[in-house]
Amino acid sequence: MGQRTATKITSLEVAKLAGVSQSAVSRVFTKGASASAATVEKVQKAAAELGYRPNVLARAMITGKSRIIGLLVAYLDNQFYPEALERLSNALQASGYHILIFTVPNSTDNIENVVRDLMDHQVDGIIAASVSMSSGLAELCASAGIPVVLFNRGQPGSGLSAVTSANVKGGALATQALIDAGHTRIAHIAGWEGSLTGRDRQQGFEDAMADSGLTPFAIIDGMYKREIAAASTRQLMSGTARPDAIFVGNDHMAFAVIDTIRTMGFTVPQDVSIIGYDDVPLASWAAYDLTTVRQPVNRMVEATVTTLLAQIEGTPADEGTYSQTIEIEGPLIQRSSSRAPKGTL
Amino acid sequence: MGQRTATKITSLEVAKLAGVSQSAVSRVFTKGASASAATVEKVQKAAAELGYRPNVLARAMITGKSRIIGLLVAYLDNQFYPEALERLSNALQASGYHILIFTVPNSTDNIENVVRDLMDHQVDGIIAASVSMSSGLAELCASAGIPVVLFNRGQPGSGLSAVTSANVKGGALATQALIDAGHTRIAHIAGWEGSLTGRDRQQGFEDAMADSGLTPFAIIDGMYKREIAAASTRQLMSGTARPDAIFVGNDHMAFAVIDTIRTMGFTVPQDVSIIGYDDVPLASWAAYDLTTVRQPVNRMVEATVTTLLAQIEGTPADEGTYSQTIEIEGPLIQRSSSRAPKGTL
DNA sequence: TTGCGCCGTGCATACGTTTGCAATGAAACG
DNA sequence: CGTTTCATTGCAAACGTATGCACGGCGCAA
Repeated sequence: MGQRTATKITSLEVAKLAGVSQSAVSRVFTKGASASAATVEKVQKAAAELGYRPNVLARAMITGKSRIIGLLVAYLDNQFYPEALERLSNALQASGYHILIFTVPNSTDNIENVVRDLMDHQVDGIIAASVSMSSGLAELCASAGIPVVLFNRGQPGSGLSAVTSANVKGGALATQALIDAGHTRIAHIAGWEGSLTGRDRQQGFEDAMADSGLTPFAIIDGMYKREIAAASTRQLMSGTARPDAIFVGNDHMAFAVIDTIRTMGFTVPQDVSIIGYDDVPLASWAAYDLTTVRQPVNRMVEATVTTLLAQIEGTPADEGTYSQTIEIEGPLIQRSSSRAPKGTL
Repeated sequence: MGQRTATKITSLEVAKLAGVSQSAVSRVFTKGASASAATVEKVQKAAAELGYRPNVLARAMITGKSRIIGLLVAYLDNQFYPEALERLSNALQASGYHILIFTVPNSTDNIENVVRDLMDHQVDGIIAASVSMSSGLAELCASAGIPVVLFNRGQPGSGLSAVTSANVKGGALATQALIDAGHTRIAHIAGWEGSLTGRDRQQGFEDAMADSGLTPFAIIDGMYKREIAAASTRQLMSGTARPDAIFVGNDHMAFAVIDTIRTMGFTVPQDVSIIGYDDVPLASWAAYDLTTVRQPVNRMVEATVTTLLAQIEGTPADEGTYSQTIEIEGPLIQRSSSRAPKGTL
């Protein structure tokens, strides 16, 4: 049952107990306001006695700043996102912000409802992870003055800030590693064609192949989905002419590819070399030990938070400088799912 | 740059345009209030024209209900939690609630700060996942009238609601399966001793062993951590007397156990049978194909949301009925990481 | 001593909504 | 036609805080 003292403590009651005005109490709890040492002490004593804490909602309404960041996220089954989420949350908490989660059901059109929902909550900013925003939505946020940062998903002429890894370069890095290992029949199970991330990695793949005078064995859209990647793999490995290496658009699919290949009786990397993209924790586990291009989550998170908070707290004058795409380079992590480059043998 | 129309639209402006009072506008947007068809139409037309949407913060302040649920979560690297998070978010969104995420840094004492932070945000309820709350904190929430539901973590005399799987039974189920397969030297790498979840599963293990007249080969606290589980495995498998089966406290650790065993040159399940607990998606992937006790996430989420919303929206009279522990049974999923029971051979 | 500037404080208002209350009018009933 | 009932609506008071403004007091320089 507990005690019946469910009465909310307001600044007014603290003021009464401390013998000062309500404004004085407010000033004591408002960073940057002026109050004499004597007042501060009296108020803090009274507040402690009553267990008073300022109501964030009321503060948000008056200041117009909720200190809440809306996070739009579609899938959490790709291990990359939980990790990013955890770090984003920690980083934002350290700056006094918090994350309001909005999971986006599959359909693309009702994302608009979700964004409207976000705006209803007066969020100070939006992070969209693995989610594309229509230009209409981008404008909607812009006209409402809500900064948006795309995480791990670029969007060319949207005017939105974006933080990604250097996907073209990364794709080339992975592909070059396969070429250097002596592979010639190299296939690519790409990320979703509808995402810039996927297209860029594919671009890197094609560039690297062309540079070495090789033609892709095959390019298949894996849609960033396990099942599709698995099906694509079965198809690739069923014919008489098989690839001797596959660059996969992300780790999440790469695990499915390896599972499928092994189930079919082939061996990695003896029969096929596999390289992924992301370097999620699971990639380093012995069962897969996946060669992959690392996306430096911590630096991506850092860049995301920095650019977002700059837009939120910065002056409107800086407005023009924000809509930029930040690309962060990551190294290739050579593990045992792919043959080592020839030189190192 | 966009347009300079960053002016917030309030219900007052809609009222002016529609030629009605501000209250009328509010009533149109407040479910359960009365307004004539004519008014509704006028207001909706005006609102659409101006792009008006009610300010959730202001509504929250006046009603005292923020429709926000605080989610306390420690680790997201155990795949069980992202999955639960995603489903919790979806379920709550369907009921018009949203999740404000609070990640808890490692130390146990500063969880108090996080909970205070939560309460400052006027959350309507709290879900604590894989986090224990001191009795002081439980009282704090109770006296503030904020319902708390522990997810996947029970806490005996705390007076808090909790949703878990039937851990004792599940632990026995897993152990019995190993016994039925003919194993006799069965070890247990337990979940964290400080968690009821871990202790219950261990209890089930001990019960089942005793019932068959077997003595545990070893019981080690794995703390729900990969590294500790791996180290424990190395220790177990290094001596001359080795276990022929290990029941591991959760899947997350079980993967580390399997990785370690294989790295040491042993084979699963020929040399050692492994059974985990949770049935996270990864457990069904070919690389591990882990026998495990399923925790029915969807039903656990459903129960969590139901009991939480009942406490939030229910009458204070029902108060007494809430602090209960809901245990949900899950089946053993037999896969290839453990020898099949003898009868089925 | 007088004037000036500044810090600290209280008063009152504003933020954008919900909601009790009373007034209005129409509808229903005898 | 009179009376009651009821739905609809406007007025105004909240919710709990931040903050502009004015005022009092004090220190300091002239």
